[in-house]
Amino acid sequence: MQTRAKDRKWQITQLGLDLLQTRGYENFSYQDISTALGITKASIHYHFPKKEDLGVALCGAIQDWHESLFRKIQQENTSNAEKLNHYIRALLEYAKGKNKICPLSSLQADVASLPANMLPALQALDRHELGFIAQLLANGRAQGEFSFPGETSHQAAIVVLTLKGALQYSRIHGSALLEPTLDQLQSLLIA
Amino acid sequence: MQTRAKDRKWQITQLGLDLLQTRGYENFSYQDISTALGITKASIHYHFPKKEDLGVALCGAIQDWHESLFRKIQQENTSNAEKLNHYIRALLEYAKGKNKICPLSSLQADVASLPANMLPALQALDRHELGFIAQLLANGRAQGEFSFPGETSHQAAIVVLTLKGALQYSRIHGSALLEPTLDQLQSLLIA
DNA sequence: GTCTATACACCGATAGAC
DNA sequence: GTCTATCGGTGTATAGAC
Repeated sequence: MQTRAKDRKWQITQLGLDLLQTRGYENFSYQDISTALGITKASIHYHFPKKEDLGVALCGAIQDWHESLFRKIQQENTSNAEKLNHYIRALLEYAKGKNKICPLSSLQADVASLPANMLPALQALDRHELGFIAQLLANGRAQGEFSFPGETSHQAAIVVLTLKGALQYSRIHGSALLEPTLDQLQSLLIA
Repeated sequence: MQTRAKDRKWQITQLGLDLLQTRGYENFSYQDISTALGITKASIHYHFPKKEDLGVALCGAIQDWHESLFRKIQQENTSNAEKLNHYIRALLEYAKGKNKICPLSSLQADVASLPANMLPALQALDRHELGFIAQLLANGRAQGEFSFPGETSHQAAIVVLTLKGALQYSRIHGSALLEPTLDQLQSLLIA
């Protein structure tokens, strides 16, 4: 059984996610991973022959995280406002530690140098996330819980983009503006 | 007189700005600039001995752009809503052409690998921009033109972060969501 | 100012022993 | 699965001729 291989692959993926969120895809190297794990670059290439392969695996890990989180949120018996807050807290938790941002924001920033394989995956992840939040807002508005003008997809864009932007902004300027801005963001949805 | 040197330096700076907005600071090289200008890498090093020097110059160019734009907006005899729209249009214009984003967003994404000299400049630019928008919103609200809850600085953060995020998002998914999201953003400010 | 030539570090990637 | 060794390419940067 290849549980050990799976563990190693998992280790590399987790470390890759961390580096993606801190340095960006083009700015971390196999060397970074190998020294952190105490093995050589060649060993990393055994598990992920090309960096592109690791990149695709990172997209898959993000997708797994999305699916797990979204399923959990949908199943819980709470208001849509609480569901939205759950999503926000989960993303903040995912970027916890120091100087991490949303992995999708990171990939977006490097899109010009990204391997071609990764673009469709990135697009699908973005759409999936935005669609989920739009559905949350639509449900909340239909039940009189939320009140905002315009289409839900545009309001969802404001929520998601502000959240991820605030995370990125906090990395430069500290977290003083993070929580109050997110509170403000949610207060804009209340009737 | 060194007008020719100044022109060359200006050319390099403009090209550097373009590359910053498309590829990011760590993902463009002196080679990119030299081939585009038809000179050698060594010539670029004559004008900007270290890439860090070019990076600082890029921050200065962004600052010049900010100061010029903000002065122009403040001097015009228009409503605060029109002033805000002027700022939004100016940033969209600055990222016009293909696959460009706000240069500050780009620098933020690369902050982990950025030369130490550039960080204070980046912080000052961010604060200057956010402060300007916050002042616009404060004036508009004092005059009954805008209506929104909470502090102006937090609302300004929502405006700026959504705008820049939408620009980045458009590069991946096309511009279909850009204009309606910005419309929605401004409609949230109306009483 | 711009050139040729080069130094040095790091990158992704591969071959082959163990 | 991990290692040593190495390759080719590219990055920033410098020396010195013109």
